[in-house]
Amino acid sequence: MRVLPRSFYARPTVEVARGLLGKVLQHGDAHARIVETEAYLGTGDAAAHSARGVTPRTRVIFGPPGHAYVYFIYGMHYCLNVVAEPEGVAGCVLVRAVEPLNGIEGATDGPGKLTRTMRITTRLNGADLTNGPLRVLTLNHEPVFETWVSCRVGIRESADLPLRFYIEGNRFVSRRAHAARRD
DNA sequence: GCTATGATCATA
DNA sequence: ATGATCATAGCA
Repeated sequence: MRVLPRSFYARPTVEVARGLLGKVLQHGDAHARIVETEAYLGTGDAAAHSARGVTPRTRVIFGPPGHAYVYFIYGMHYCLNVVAEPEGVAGCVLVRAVEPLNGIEGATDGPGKLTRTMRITTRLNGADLTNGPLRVLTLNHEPVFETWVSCRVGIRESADLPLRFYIEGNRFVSRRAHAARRD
């Protein structure tokens, strides 16, 4: 198992969202396979936090790729995102569900659940995923799986764009979506 | 400073 | 359907 290089992240957001499926998220002892992601584009995506430019909160989305963007929502939950695109260009991938591999006790089938179970909070906002406490690793032998696409969950703007990716048939995917198809 | 709002989840 | 619960943005 080795750390994903920065070059993996310095690509179009949708490619990173697809590519993250099957990779391993590691925080301390906790290891889990990423099984569901959503792409949030920098430009022309009204649903993205970065849509209205740089603010103290969205700063990291415009920063160098391969870093974590963690925010707090609904007064209760943290959401983990992975920054994509070259530095200066906005774009990030929301990690919506992971499959436990090691050192995990608790639910991981949803963005708020996986951050709680893996103890990810805003303390990790801006953390370097290639060299830090939170990392994304790649298996030497990645399992074979089928990628499916559907619409992003829980947003109003641009709700019909095919920007949600998941491993078909994986039981940790957070919910079945309509209009889903093979990618 | 004040306030509306939300990339969620569990419960009913 | 609703509530838990608070950081952020937008505006004054």
